[in-house]
Amino acid sequence: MARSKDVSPKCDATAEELTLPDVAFAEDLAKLTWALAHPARVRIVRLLLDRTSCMCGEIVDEMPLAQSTVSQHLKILKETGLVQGEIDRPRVCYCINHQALAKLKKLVADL
Amino acid sequence: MARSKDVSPKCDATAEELTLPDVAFAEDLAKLTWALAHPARVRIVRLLLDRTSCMCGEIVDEMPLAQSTVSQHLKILKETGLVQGEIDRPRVCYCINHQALAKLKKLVADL
DNA sequence: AGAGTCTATCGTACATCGACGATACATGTT
DNA sequence: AACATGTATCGTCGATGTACGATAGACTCT
Repeated sequence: MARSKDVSPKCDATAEELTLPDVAFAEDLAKLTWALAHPARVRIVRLLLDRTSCMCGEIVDEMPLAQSTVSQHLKILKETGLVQGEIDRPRVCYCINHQALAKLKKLVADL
Repeated sequence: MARSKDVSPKCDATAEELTLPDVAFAEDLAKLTWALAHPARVRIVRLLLDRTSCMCGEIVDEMPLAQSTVSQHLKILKETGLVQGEIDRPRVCYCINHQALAKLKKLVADL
């Protein structure tokens, strides 16, 4: 307890970003770790890290999953902010959001 | 792809520990991150880190959850190896498995 | 022995995940 | 205009997660 809860008198806003309360920290970290809480999503992230960018179709080719399933996993990864999709119709070029990944790494490291 | 898959001719055993294939890496990381993929479990882990050890009852007191629910989360954390429970009947003293936590941190950092 | 304390497990109910095929949508090509 | 391509979404199904109350098990203490 009391890892920071006592130092934040709720002054204005942005306090949360400075001294993250336990609850907010937990929700943030849980959301990001949940994005990686499936082997398929971990593999997708690594794929994107290796290639720096990747078409959706290439990801599907590398995975033993249906296209719709991969698309669902990509949607989850997008919602958590870990990946971004540049639309280049009809293709979509996915890439890692390094900022979000860094945040995840920091949150885990700060455990 | 091919982050290590090509260098492991399946010589004997223990090869997995040296050059983790993508699939195994993904499953390992997914399992560990899944343990943290719920705010309640993140809070439990932080609680244990702050106190170095903790009775189950104390955890329940800190959380807005029923005792049985907390027990379930603790079971998950035990199954993934992140926490250990020393039985001191009828109480149980939970503590962090720092080795498992270090492994999680390394896997995330190596992303 | 009997009562009290602490934790785990059971049973249940609801929500969500994860997988798929089918289909819709947007764009480029013939 | 018709077609082909690449992706997202829908609908569905089974499996699993999350929550709770109730109950069982294992000690301690009186």
